[in-house]
Amino acid sequence: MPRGPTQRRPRTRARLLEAAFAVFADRGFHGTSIEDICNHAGFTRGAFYSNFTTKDELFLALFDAHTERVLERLRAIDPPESDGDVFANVISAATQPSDDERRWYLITTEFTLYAIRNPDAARALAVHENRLREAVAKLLGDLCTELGVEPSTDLDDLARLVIAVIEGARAQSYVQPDELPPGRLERTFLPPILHAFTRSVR
Amino acid sequence: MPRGPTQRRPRTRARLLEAAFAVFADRGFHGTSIEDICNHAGFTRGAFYSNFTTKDELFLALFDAHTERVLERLRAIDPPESDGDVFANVISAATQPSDDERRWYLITTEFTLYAIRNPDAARALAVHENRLREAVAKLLGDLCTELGVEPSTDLDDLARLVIAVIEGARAQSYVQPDELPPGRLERTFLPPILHAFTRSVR
DNA sequence: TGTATCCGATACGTTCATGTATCGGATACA
DNA sequence: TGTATCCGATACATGAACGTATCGGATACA
Repeated sequence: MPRGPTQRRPRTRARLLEAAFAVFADRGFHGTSIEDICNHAGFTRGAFYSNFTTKDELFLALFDAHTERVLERLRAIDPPESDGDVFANVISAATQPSDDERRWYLITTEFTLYAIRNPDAARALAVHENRLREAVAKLLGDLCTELGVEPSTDLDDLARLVIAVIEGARAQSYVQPDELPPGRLERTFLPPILHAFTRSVR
Repeated sequence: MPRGPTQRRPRTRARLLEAAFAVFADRGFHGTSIEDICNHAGFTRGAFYSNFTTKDELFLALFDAHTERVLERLRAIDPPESDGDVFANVISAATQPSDDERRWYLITTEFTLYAIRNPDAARALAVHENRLREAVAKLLGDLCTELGVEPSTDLDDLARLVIAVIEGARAQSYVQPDELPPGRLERTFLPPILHAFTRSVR
């Protein structure tokens, strides 16, 4: 009579994922061995092979969990009815630097490289990216409505631009944090850019 | 009586660098073994250890050579006195997609990740990035002069923005080449952005 | 052409990561 | 509480990559 998974199983799985997050961020995907992950989680490799078949699979699972959380957070942002520049406020909130962000930047960028080289991974990543971009586009649309303006360009493209600026700026900030504090470029340029690509509804 | 390096030495060094470029682009830095590089170059590992002490050193040398070439190419661009949108023309020329660009994107992005984790590499990368940005800023300045306008914001920051957009757009293009052909986002947005951040000299 | 030097090839030994097979304590359920 | 199942720990075998020490053909120069 089969008995199914026990309660500790999902917990060790979660601990392995947490550990993988930390170690991948520290040493990179190829730079970390399965044993590194297990050590950091307080397990031996037996635990890993009991829960995953390959390091790639774990990486995928980790990335999946992350994008879900990012999406939730993004969709939770309400267009504020506050005073001041609504674009600037949201951009400012979305680019608050944090150590967690930094680590995720390292991991997702590595995943991007991995995907560019691997068609299967590219398809998976594309799905996530599209959902993310859709959420950004929706948010931008809502902000426009709030401001009483309309985008003068394709909203999807505008979302692509915003994402490109944020990612590109991060790369520069993380290499030269002193010369370009994380978030500065985005906060300087994104609000005026967004204003430049919208016009008031007549 | 010491006799100094022979003529073949620089050639094998060059062949090793070429091979490293190809193989790094294919499998990534950590993903390629020293032997992979040597095989691809038609040598054994003996040749490698005779010319470099570590894979990192070779990586550095490769990256150095690349940025020198990029700088040359960038500085060779003259502000054209042609008709039409000067910004658009230069952006269009600078974002011509090529397989070589793609490979370099993979390698420099990986180097960026490496640098974010490694202070020494970060300093080295910062030097290259600064020189590159300086060249971009100078080019932008020249284009402004040609157009009879002046930047309404710090030229260095504007160069950072341009670089961020280009890099960020590439990431998206290489993951989804069908949905976002390489160069499209840059050509759509960079010219109007540059116009938005300049004003005619009165 | 002779010969000292250079430099890539070869042949080790070592370390590290991997995957599997098996063990034994923990866990769920009667 | 007894016991069948689960699951992480342990032990082992294998292969890959590394670094070094040494060899011998190529190369430069008299």
